[in-house]
Amino acid sequence: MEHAKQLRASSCSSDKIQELDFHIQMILSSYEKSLSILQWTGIVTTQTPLLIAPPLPVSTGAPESSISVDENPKSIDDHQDFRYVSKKRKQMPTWSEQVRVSAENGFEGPADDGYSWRKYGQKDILGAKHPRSYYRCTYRLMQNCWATKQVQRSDDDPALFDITYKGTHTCNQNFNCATQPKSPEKHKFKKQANNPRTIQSNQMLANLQANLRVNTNDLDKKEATCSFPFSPTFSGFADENLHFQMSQVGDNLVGGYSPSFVSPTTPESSYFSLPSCQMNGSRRIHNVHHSESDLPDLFSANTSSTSSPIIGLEFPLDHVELDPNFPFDNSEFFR
DNA sequence: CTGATTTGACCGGC
DNA sequence: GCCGGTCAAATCAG
Repeated sequence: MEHAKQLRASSCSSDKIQELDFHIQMILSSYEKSLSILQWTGIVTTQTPLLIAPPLPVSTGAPESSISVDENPKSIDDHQDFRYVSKKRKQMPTWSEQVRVSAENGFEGPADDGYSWRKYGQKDILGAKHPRSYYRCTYRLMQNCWATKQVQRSDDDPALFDITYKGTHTCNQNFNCATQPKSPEKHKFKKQANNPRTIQSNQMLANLQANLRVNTNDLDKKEATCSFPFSPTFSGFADENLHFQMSQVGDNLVGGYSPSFVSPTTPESSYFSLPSCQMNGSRRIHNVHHSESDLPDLFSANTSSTSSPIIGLEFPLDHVELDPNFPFDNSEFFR
């Protein structure tokens, strides 16, 4: 709408052609994203996934359960039937991490992973010394984000926490951040603003904004190139208070999968996912599994917008404010 | 007063 | 019937 308004306000002088073209492209891109969201909320496509990788957090507002491919897809109304949602949640992508916390820091639990969680239950687990805590996204109701996690202290090592994530965040953690109080969990551990990973992610975005330029100097000689500031190694992601280990899951490196990898405050930034990146200093992630039917639809949906002209780099990116919601949803962009 | 946590009850899968 | 996961009323905290 914003771009449409600007388009309407723009004059049609020849020097405005580029600006008009830019707004038109943005509008078209918005249409495509809207169509993608509609697909995710009930209409299933059967396109082949481009990547074997975790689902990318997106701000669709659609519950995770609707993303998964179902043999008999239900209508959107099914979200109102919680029991059915609960069933389908079994199909949510699930992965777990082991987080070690240094006792000298006085932390009573695993560090902030950048997301806002709300505890909704605790349960004594048979055979486990410590109870398991259940968390769901703070923005479940506001943004219909169905990500959950379970935290359980290890029996053998009290400083070790097993964290199981179910579902990916569809929320924008920046949403209403000015008025949204932080959860006590954050108060216990570390303010999100001071989270090194958050800072680094923001720096990465800043770097990207600073360095992501289209080299058009010798456009006639070669294809436009795009300088990319990311180092393939994200050792800086490890919180100094935490000792993370990285493992490989199956045949696929899972860098870019963990929510600790993506910008905590900007889930969309995972759109910059690097299919082959490595994380030397991140958490141990294991048991990555999700319903096999989840990914095809997800990626087909996500890549359905790859034809968006917005990535055509036909306009100067310098003029684009690269905020976390910038629709950089092109997995092929960084190939 | 508002939002988060606690905790017993409830539900569904096995 | 057991057990894990979730709900929701009561309680806590800022």
